[in-house]
Amino acid sequence: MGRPSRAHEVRRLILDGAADIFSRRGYRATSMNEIAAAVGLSKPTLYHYFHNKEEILVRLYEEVMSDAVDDAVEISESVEDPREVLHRLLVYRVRTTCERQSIHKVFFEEEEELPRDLVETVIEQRRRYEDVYRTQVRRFLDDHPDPPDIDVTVFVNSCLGAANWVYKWYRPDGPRTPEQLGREIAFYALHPLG
Amino acid sequence: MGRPSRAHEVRRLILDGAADIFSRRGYRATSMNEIAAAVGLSKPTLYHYFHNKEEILVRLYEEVMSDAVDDAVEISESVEDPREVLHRLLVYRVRTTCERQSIHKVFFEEEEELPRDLVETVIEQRRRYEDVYRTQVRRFLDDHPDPPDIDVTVFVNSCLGAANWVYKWYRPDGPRTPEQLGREIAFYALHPLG
DNA sequence: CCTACCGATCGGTAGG
DNA sequence: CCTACCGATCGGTAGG
Repeated sequence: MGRPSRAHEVRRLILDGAADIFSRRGYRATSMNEIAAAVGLSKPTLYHYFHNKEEILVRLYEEVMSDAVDDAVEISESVEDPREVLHRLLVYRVRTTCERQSIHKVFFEEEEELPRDLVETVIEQRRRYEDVYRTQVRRFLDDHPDPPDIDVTVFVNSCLGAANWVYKWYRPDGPRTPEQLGREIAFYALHPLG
Repeated sequence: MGRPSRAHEVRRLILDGAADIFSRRGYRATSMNEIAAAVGLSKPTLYHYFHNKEEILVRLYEEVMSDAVDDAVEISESVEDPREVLHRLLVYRVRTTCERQSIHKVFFEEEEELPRDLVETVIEQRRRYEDVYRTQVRRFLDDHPDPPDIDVTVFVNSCLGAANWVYKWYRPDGPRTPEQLGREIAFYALHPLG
């Protein structure tokens, strides 16, 4: 059942190759021929694995979304202290974004290329993802005897900006590992909580 | 000399219209006909004011870059206290990004569509802009008797991520003005400085 | 899995 | 001669 079939492997290869080229040249500027060449297939063969170009983009988005939401829910359920949950969420956010930088660049920059119905799914999943953060921030503030004066939504957006922004400046050959970077950014971002 | 000629006004109109459509549909997916229709001109007329589609994008980038660098330098030279400089820089960063959200979305997401030589200019100007921040953070740390343990580059990237990210979530009909949002985000981002 | 090819659309330019 | 503009159409390329 879970055994990766040959077809599944090829699809994986195409998705990774497409994410790489999309991230460097943009979805619209990338031709199906380029993707085919990059993964060593012919253009018609691509159409054996995906109905069209858009479906490739849709699969990339679905992957990023389900991974993010699943992991966020899991982390928030495995730790008690809300501040610790937020810290782990941000470290994980930075680490995943660095480790899969190409697909995240596509995810953050190609939303207008998606079909209407998936745009709504993306918005919905993003809301669910951010709700995990907001819930933890509220828990933290409620537990706190002298809570800092912060607006939950703005604060969460601020934290996520600091974390997600690594997709633009992280360099794998830099001095820090994604994990180190995650801890550092989470440390800065959560400072207003005291 | 500084008097806006008719031609200058039309160019301004085209740039604003193009920024708006580029931000909603993407540069590559936008046709010259769409831009023309949006500003009430014919497509050939567009070519009277700009050599080609790419030049429109280039002008948008040049505008964002020169505004940002000029303002950053001005702010950093008009205030003494480095922490206050950083605060003002971030408030201004958020405010400008919110007030001109479309052009900033284009600026942050269409870099791969630029001609090679301008990409290098963008990288260079970005370095100059971030250098203003890094210089102030270093000044702050040097002046400080008991400086917090922060890495200058990662901290600045974290601050800029928190600020720039508003281009994705700011809504003009929301409860906060760009100025208020800027102060709030700057307040959060600079917390690690104590 | 390839060669061949279509229907559609694009950026850019001609004449006036 | 220049600036400003339009209706029509070009060569080239994209997804499929």
